[in-house]
Amino acid sequence: MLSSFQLWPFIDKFAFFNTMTAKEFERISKALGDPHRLKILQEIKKNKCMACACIREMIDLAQPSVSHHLKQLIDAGLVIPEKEGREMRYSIDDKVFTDYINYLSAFSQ
Amino acid sequence: MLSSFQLWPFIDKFAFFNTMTAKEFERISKALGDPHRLKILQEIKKNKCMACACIREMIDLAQPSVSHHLKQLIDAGLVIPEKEGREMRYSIDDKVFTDYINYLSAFSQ
DNA sequence: AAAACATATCGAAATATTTCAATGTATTAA
DNA sequence: TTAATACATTGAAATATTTCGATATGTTTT
Repeated sequence: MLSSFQLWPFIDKFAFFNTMTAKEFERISKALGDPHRLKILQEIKKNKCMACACIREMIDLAQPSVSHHLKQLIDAGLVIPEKEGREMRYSIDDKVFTDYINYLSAFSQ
Repeated sequence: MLSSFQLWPFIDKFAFFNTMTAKEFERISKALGDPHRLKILQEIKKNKCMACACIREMIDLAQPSVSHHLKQLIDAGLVIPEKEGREMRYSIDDKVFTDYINYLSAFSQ
C-alpha cells in the first residue's frame, strides 16, 4: 500500500500532519529540556494550581526565576496562563503536546 | 472506569510506562532543541548516510561542529553510530523516540 | 611505510541561558 | 487612598552551549 508520501513525495514528511513548524518544535523542545520546567509542567498537570505561590513551594528557586521558566513554557505554547484576581492560573495545552508528539512520530516509524 | 493511577496512586505517572528517567528525558529534549540537530536527524531518517561527509553538505557548519552535534544526539540515545571502514554510519533509534513519546503522552491526556 | 582520508577531541572565543536582587504593575484589603 | 499581595520585568553576574582552528586517532590507499 502506498503512503501519502509516496503519492505526494514533494510534501515534507515532518510538516504535513500538523501545523507545527520546525521553529515551534525547537522552542518546545528547549522548553522541555530543563529539570525545573519539567517539574513545573508535572505539577501543573497534577493540579491546576496558582503559579509562584504554589510552584515556589516545590521548587528551590526565587520568584523571578519561576516566572522566567513559566514564560518559556507559555511562549512555547505548552502552558496557558489565565488571570484570576491577583493570582494566575496555569494549565496544560493538551493540543500542543499532541501536535509535538505528531511531529516526533515521523522519526519513530 | 478506573485508570492504573487511581488503582495505584503511589506510582509516578511520569515514570511508570517506560524506563526513561527525567534526566534522560531532559537530555533528549535538549538534543531536539536545536535547528541543526533537527536537520541532521531528518537527514539521517531520510537516508542512513555517512556523517560529516554527507551531512556537512546540507549544513553550513565546520566539521568539528557537526561532530559535536552528532555526539549530543548519540549521548541522548537518539542516534546509533556504527563504524564502517574509515567512515561512520548513523541511524535513528526508533525505540528511544517511542519511549520519549510515551513519557510525553502523560501530559496530553 | 608514507600520504590521504574520515572523524574525534581540545581549547578558546562568541553567544545564549539561568539566576536573582531590585523595581514595576495590577489587584485586593484595610 | 494607603498597605499588602501576586506576579512580571529589568539588568547584571554566573553558567552553559555553540562554534571552529588546530591537532589527534584510526583506516585505507599508494
